[in-house]
Amino acid sequence: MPDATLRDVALLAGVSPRTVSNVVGGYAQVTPATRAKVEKAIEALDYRPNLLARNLANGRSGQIAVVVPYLDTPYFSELLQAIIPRARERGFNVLIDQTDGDPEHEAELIKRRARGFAYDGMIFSPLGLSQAELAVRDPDLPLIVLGERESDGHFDHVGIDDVAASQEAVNHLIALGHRRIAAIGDQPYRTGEAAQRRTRGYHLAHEAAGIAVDESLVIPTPRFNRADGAAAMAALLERDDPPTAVFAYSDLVALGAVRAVLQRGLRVPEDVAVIGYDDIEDGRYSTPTISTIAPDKASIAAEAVDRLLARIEARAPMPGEDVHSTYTLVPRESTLGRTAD
Amino acid sequence: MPDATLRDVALLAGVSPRTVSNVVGGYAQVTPATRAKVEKAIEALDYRPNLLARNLANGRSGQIAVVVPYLDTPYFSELLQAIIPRARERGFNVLIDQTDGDPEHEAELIKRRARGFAYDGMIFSPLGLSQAELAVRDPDLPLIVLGERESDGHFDHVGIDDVAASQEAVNHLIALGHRRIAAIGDQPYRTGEAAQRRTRGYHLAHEAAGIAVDESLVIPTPRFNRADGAAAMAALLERDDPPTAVFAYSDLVALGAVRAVLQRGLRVPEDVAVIGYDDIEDGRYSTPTISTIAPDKASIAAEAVDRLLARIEARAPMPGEDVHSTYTLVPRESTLGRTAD
DNA sequence: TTGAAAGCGCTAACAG
DNA sequence: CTGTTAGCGCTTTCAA
Repeated sequence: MPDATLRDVALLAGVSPRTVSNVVGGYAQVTPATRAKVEKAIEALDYRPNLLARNLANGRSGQIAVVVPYLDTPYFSELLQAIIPRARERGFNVLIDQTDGDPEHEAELIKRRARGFAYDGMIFSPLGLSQAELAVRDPDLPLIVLGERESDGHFDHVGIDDVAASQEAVNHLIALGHRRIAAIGDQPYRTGEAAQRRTRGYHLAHEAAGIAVDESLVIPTPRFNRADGAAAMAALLERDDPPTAVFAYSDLVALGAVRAVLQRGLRVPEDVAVIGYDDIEDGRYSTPTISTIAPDKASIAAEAVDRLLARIEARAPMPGEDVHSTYTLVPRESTLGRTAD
Repeated sequence: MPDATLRDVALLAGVSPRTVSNVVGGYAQVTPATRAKVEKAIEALDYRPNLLARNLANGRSGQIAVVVPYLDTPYFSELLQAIIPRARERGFNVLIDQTDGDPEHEAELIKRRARGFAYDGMIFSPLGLSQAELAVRDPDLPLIVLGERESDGHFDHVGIDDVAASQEAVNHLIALGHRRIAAIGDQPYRTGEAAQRRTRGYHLAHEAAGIAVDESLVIPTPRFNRADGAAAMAALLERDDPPTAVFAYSDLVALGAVRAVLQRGLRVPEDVAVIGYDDIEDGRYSTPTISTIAPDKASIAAEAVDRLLARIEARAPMPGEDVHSTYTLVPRESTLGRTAD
């Protein structure tokens, strides 16, 4: 037999559909007596509300989309791990999509509600998309942007202060006595600004310490992964004047760089010190453990979800804000060396 | 102004809603002339179909749910990375949920369509749920189960032959001359069977080689992560008769174990050889790289999605099958030692 | 507090 | 090939 509907329940309980709806949705006060009748009927018919119908009537899907460049990048999967329960607590399901950092795919997702109204709002972590391209988005789509770009006033932006954090990372290396410090992960030709902000912090730290930057130590990479980190590090070690320390733009890059150093028979941090970015779990268990900048992922997730739901509730455009999340510098073995543990 | 509806388009184009529906959904043949008229109207009104309404009329959501224990476990995020594009190619969005391996949460998800009809089917990777508990599931929910359990005839199961793969892993260690081989990751009290099957393979390999198993070398762990692997390995190294090799039930466990060995100043594989399971990216870039059992994730993802969609299309119960995916043994440095690379 | 009834926007059976 | 029309199952305005 087909699933029971709200109407069936009403018939059996001898009340109107309206009343059943009230009981199920908690939309209004119901006498305990009628409530009991209705609940008995629901039980008897094994009634389960049809979300599709409810959504249509409400004009809401009860879902939010979260779009990241790569799902299997630990930083993003750890962030998702925090976002999902937060959204569910508030009664929203999470749709996930990955773009592979493809600007076209990214633009498509925010432009025209590519998937129709399957989601009520979006948390979006762009990679390839420039600020300008972001502007093409559907103005009716409640949007939270993650990462290091600034809000254009129409969406909220949540992220840590990347320039300051990068500067702090490089300061850490300088404080340890390093003067030839490489930066791995620059992306001068990418429209995305994440990498460029880290490079900025790198320069600021040098300036503040009165150290001249050797621009040839700023190494671009196509992505932020282990392979790129390893390749860049290998190239640096080929040089006559290799750096004594490296600021890697992600922990994955750092792990790759460490791998390249060790593979050459050199030591970390004695020969080359390495600091990363993101504080992913891998970096806490690798050998050596990776010093890093640790964004507060839990608060980023909470802030992003809460702000998005507020926008959805409002059902109207709201002015966008830039929210700076907190972060901490976590020194570990890859810069400090093997300590007592 | 509110969004244009299909009716608005029909009015403007001077045709019936039926015709517009045909054009948009490609449900029937339409004269090029009328099609052009309709498309012009769509353009003029910036019409976008409302998926909520379409879903209600169709009785389908166009979404599938994928449920995994942990999103930030590389094995699962790598699998999801493969599942999402496959589903999207076929016109389905993917809803993701994580259970933290909590049996109650897992049971809830498959039992009563906890989320209503937000998804048309589910790919489910259970951890805490026993075969018996799996039986409580909603019989109307098209279901694909991932992992090492067997189908009860009502759902498809997709996964590699865990016993055989484990046996092969241990054989690899035996072939290298090891006789005292530990197993890290047993979960004798867990209702899930994944761990137990690996232990079974471990025993079979010993039997086949005529080696007696020292049961005290089979170490249970609460989860399959780095911390557990490190703790178990540390305990093994405390013993008077430590093993010369370890079969870790996941690459994360292996990475943790390696970390514990190196931290004690010992070497991998010279003092302790380690083989893992899952072939996650981390294991390809760690020092040393991790020998492992590599399930064919792409084919697991493809098989799971295709079978699920077939079940959804059928709109009726289908007999369940066990599908064995392929896997390969990948020897790396953690068992072979540093080779020329 | 509860009933009656009108949609939400789309699909599809049934003509024509 | 296209128009008419009746739902899909729920929410909600308006009355009672």
